[in-house]
Amino acid sequence: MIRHQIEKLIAEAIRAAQEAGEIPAAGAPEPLVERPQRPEHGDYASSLPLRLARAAGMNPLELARVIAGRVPTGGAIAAVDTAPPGFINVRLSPEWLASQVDEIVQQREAFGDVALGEGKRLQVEFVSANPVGPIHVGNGRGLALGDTLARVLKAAGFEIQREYLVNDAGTQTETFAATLYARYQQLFGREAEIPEGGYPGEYMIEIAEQLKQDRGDSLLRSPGEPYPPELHDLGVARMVDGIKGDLAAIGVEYDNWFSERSLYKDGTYEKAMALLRERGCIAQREGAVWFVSSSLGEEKDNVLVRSTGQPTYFASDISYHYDKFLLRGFDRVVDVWGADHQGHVPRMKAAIAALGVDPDNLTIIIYQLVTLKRGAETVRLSKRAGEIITLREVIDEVGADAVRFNFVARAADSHMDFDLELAKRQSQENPVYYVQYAHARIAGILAQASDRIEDWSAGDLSLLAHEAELALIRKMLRLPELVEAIAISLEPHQLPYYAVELATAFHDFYEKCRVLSDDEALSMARLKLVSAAQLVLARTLSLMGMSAPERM
RNA sequence: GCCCCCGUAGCUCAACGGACAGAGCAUCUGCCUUCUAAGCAGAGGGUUGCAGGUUCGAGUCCUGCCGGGGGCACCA
Repeated sequence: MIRHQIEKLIAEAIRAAQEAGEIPAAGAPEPLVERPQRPEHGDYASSLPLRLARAAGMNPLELARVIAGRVPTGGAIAAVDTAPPGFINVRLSPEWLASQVDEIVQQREAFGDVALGEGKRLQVEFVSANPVGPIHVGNGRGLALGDTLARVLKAAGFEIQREYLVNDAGTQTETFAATLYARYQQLFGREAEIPEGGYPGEYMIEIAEQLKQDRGDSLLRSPGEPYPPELHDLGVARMVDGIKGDLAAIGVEYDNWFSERSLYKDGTYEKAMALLRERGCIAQREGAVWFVSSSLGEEKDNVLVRSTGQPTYFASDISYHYDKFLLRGFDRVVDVWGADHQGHVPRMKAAIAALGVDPDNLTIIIYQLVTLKRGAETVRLSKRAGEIITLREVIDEVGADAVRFNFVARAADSHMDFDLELAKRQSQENPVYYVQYAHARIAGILAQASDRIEDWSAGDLSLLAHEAELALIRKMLRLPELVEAIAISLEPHQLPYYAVELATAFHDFYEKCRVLSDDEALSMARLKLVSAAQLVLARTLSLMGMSAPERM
């Protein structure tokens, strides 16, 4: 990656200048180079002299000149300049830029990949909504974040597993089952009330009807008796199928569906608790079992097992992470949680550490909750209250690509408003179409070209010298840098912004440079360029899980 | 009360401690006999919530205040 090469050259220039005694020895802070906002500042810039000036006891501009003078030009680098108050500006050579089109065309779908993960096994767990209702709009954010992260991390060289934790062991699915049983009984003409805190949604009736179809009245018990355990399991299985369908509608596929209950069945829970006990992190008090996180710097202790003998969600989650790290041996785990779980983060980290796992190997991404609006009115989301706005409904209205684009475009810690009316109204004016249109336009050009020119692989790239052509190439070359940056920061919202910039660069080129013309040599060079642009657009879209249409 | 997050253009949001704070939507003005006008060119629109501080340099870091969201259970 050219960026790394430039960083290396600057680091070497500093070292050489220090050895020559031109500047005093001092450590160089990272990062070495950045992308300047203004094109006149070159392709890469370094503000290192400004930060080094004090320690070196030198004028920053003078320092910049000394360092810049030791960076060799030629090849990829056309010029290394300095600018007040102490910047070093590096400019890439147009010839080199043009030649990179071949690199992209050769790498094809692999362009954008970077070797960062080194095949380390990394799990991304996201959504994991309780299987008591369909996926709603609010979950869309975690979904877009998690899936996009998984895609980017894979491109960055990690071995990725997407996991969904099915909470099938808690009180929520019991209430769910009780509700389902009530609906089921109603289908046989029995008087049955939905329990307190149950789920009044229509979908429960549908599941009950399916059960009746498949099982007839075999799940019915004498009046007053509780529902059979089988009904719980069948209901949850149905719900999980429904959730899988919701997720498929937006193009998300998990590698693993992990049953919370399996932790209790196969002894994982016991093993995790035994390990905590061994480490002296457990106390018995007031009839309950506590995790003594206060001794680990936490504000207070937390209950693991209630006085009723029921383990808490916290205990369950500890054994779940015990399973991830110690049993399945993931090198890193990324959990994507909504802000309503934010308070759970420090104690989870403490618990991980108590299990002997480096807490840095667990990254918990907290995304702020989505405020759903219908115009000026705020819509309250609740599975228990009447109104649920399902993700499916929004996808049907706005389209899966636009939904994904909108959710992933917001930084996780920004509080976002999702206006249903606006989303529908803007679905035709959505930036996602702007990006896809660029891809479709290229497909149109390539289709026409194939009538006239059979093979443009011999196109002479040195003919690409127009500003718009070079600007497009510059944008394309940023993709690997972006993949690397996102794999480190875990902030995928950069991707949609990049996609728009890339499309802008193409549309601008399209206005200024005609691809198919009488000049056959130039046509061939430009066909190569747009083929490359199409590859990069498609890759960018695919990193966000969006389609790249050939025609619009 | 304590903890976490946010406050940037009319709206929705970007901005790796760096150079003149940027996009989309909305508003206004132009551009289709030539590869897709779902496009392009241009205009207006900002005291980055307020007040201090650190720094060569602050939307970004620190302190206080104001406003909003979330959390502080033997819920998940």
